[in-house]
Amino acid sequence: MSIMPNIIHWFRRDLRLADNPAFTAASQVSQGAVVPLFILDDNVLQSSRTSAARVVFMLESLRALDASLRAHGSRLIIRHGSPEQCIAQVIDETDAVGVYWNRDYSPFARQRDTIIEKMLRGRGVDVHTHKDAVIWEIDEILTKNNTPYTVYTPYARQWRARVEANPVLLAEAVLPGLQPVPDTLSSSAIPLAAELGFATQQLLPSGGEQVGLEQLNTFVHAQNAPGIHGYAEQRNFPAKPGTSRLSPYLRFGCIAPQTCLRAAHKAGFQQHGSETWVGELAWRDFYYQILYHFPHVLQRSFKSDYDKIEWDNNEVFFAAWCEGRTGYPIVDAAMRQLTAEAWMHNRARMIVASFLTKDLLIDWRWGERYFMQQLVDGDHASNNGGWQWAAGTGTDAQPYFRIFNPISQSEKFDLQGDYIRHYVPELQHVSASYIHTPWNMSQELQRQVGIHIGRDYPMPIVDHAMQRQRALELYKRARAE
DNA sequence: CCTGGAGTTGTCCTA
DNA sequence: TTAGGACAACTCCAG
Repeated sequence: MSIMPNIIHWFRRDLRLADNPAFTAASQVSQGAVVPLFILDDNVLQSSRTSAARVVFMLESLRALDASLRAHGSRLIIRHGSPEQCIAQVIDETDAVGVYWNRDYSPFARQRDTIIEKMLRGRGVDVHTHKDAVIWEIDEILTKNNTPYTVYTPYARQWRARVEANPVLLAEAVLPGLQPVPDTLSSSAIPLAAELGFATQQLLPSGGEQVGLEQLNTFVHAQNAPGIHGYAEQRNFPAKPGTSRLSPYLRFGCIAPQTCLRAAHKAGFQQHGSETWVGELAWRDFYYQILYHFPHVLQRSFKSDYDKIEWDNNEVFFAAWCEGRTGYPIVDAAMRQLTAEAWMHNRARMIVASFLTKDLLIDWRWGERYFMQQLVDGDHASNNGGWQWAAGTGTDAQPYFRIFNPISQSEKFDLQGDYIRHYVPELQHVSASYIHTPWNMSQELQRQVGIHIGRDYPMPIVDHAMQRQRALELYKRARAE
């Protein structure tokens, strides 16, 4: 037992040292050691919405975090079990007088944290929580009537105004030195994903703070890629490296949104690309506050009218969508990218979400769940927001008649078909003129390019024009009821 | 309380 | 070939 009072920092979705408000505060306040604690929670690991990719990425990020802590003379303490019991044990073992963490806004996390906070206060242990995962928190951006915004544009105006009025936000946090945790304190080894029952062959990004920061740096100072300055123009083309690819790092807090904002500020907020990219940070915050204030969105439509849509929910079609065999090349390319990389380009996410809901007439919640089970960056708030937007059931709903045409989208955003050919090798030799609609090739042409549509690659499983009409009717009926 | 402008990322038909 | 209007009406939000 140490003599000086120890403090626990509970790492959750903030797997980094830099710009970590709760960890920095704990380090500054503590007169003893800061005990860096991470808990492997079976409730999370065994959820039906967990993806193997996220587990792999998270474990890698934990290894990186442990290495960084060791470089500072400390180490990461890992426990496996219920957070409540694990924290209580570590307090017993360290005589800790306080616990620090960064806030998490999902319903599950809030419930968990409330219970733990009560338990700690009951034991006379101080609890300090900090804002970290967002730029502006739940109650910081409200309308004139003190109600949460439910439309993005006015929200974003307010969000930006506050960023410009509060340059302090952009100051870099300085991490003080760390005292070693007591030698006697035990820690589980960071397991391999396989030991937790997760396996994947996917090509995943490397986890960790250092990789995340390097990637941010590359994006902001891009030489051979569009980077932040080309973001506005390039981000919609899935074959191009036009996006930052930072989503998994933000998801696990390997980098902080504050760090991103500072980088964008250095690149110049007035720059079009930078401005557009910062808007994506505002979208993150927007959907976190939507989920916080309207937690029912995880179960139902934001707009209750649309709970009445009578979906087809055809399971054969759903399987074809998941596996990338719908016969629409852009949809199949995107779904196969998801399978191969546990990640999908944002434009492609919109296209496949529109296709699932408006062409296959399948409940958006099926797609939402599948995305969570696959994505390396899967986040309840953003994923739900994106799906409800695409389905037209959510905040800022697009007009219900605005239905993506998978062929037009393909021609517009993958004109040469490079994205399609990369993920759908059957179509390798199909020219740009037929890559979006390979079923239009004559038998003769199919022979020439070595493919038989209907055998080597499916015919379209639905007719877009027909399904579009049906979707319009279904939505109209739900509204009328 | 009323008023008016506006609403992430589209598509299709017609002239 | 291309440009423009229709596609609905509703709710949100600020003044």
